Amino acid sequence: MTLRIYNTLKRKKELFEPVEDGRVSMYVCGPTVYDSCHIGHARSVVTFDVIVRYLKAKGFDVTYVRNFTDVDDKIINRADQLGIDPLALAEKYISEFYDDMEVLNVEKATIEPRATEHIDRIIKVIEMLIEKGFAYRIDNDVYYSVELFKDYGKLSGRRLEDMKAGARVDIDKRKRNPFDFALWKSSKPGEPTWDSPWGKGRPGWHIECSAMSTEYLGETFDIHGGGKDLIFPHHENEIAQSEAAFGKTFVRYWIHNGFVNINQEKMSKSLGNFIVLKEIIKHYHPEALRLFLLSKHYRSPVDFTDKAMNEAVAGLDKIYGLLERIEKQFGPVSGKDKTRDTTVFREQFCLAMDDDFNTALGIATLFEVVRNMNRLLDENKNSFSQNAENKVCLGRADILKMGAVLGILNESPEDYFAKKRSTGLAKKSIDSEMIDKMIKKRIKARKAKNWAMADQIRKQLEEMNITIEDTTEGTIWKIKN
RNA sequence: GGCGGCAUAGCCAAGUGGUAAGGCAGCGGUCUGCAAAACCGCUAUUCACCAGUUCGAAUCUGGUUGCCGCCUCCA
Repeated sequence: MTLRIYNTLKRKKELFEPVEDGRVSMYVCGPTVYDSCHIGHARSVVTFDVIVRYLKAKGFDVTYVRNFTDVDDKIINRADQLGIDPLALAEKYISEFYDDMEVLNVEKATIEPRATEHIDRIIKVIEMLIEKGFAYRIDNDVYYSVELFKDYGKLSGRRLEDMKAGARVDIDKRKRNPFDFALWKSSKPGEPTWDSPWGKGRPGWHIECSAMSTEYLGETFDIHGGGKDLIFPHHENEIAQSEAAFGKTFVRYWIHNGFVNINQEKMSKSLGNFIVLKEIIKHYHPEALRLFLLSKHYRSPVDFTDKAMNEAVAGLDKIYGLLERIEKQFGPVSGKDKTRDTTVFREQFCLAMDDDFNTALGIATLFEVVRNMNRLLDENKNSFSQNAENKVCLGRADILKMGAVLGILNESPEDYFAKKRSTGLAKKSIDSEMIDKMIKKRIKARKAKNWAMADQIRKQLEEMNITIEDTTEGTIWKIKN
């Protein structure tokens, strides 16, 4: 099975061939830690989480590096406003980031380096750039000279001449070219600072990624990812720095995820429509968010709306509903199930994922299996042949394998529905004991064939957003939404 | 001004040369005391529009229209 990846650098899908057989080295730009994670971060993080999970599922030995930018203008400004230490601010948001990732069921990266812990390496790379003539010093700052890097613009597909025309960049007369960017910035009093050959200062934004990625992954590595917005200037500058410093191809495959819109509007601070991850999680199950994000291709824009999220919830309910049905019939997943040869996973899901991580198509496969298993359960209501049981358990194994790559279906069906019930009740401040009482009363009424009373109780529950299901094993209730 | 993307059913969304996946919603049916859940069936002769290439196009080419993103910190 061959994996094809859309490479931003080539603007087309390419066969994926890692530098080293069986191993993948991958770097993704992590957050600048000056504020809480929003849904845009969530999309990026989930996209690359799934990519890593899939690469591992394919048997690759993956080294995944995701950094923290923990010193930067934005951090310093925010800390200034709050009157606290910039590094303490960074620390706070790093810890918040970890909390968010845990909730989102995002696996930890192999290495999670911070800029402030790699100042020596950063200085070393800057020195190399100065030595090779790509960087120049102005007072106590160091700049990169974009005109000297002949391939400048190859990732973003723009030329320096074109950009000059409509450029809205600040004119710093000291710079040789307006697009020259800072490698090292001298620090003002009170800012975080490190000693360097150019005096006290701190690294520019782009250099840390060149320094840290190559330190852990080598001077040429396989995959570099991030949001589309990073293509220019950040990733363009990373290429310029790294290829100038090391004289080698920096990255073989560039992967960029699309944006999240909110109700068809670009999410931005000026519009005030930022949605913080914590807020979403209050209303929706994290797995519903993942399912929503992954139901569209990672490169396309995706529109976050309550309607779309409710559809994702409905889909997730459907899958967990089936898992619950299977568990009631055949018990929880056994060790034997885990070693089953899951052909649908292997032949359909992986085929979809091999085509530039087409999760939307993969999810379609998942739902097909769900429907097929529900049908089998319906058809064999009374007596299950060994063959039918095998098929259903195989189907479940397929579903769970797909879920594992997508990072969903991580809970037991009981827990999933129990959690859903309790948060649903809490939202409306309803007491579950009262519901149990009403249901008991209704069961009695039904036994007495007092349908009028039974239906009235059901109607009352309906008004409380609770749905009754009279199954062969008894009456159960669910929160509608 | 420069660069790039997108347009598929009521909605969301896959599909990049071989005759339209999947989800949500809706309608009809099976099941049920009635429901719910689940399943079955129906819902795009057609993929923004026009022209072209081809035995064959949603898919390729040219043009038109509309929407969006980037070029400034941004996932």
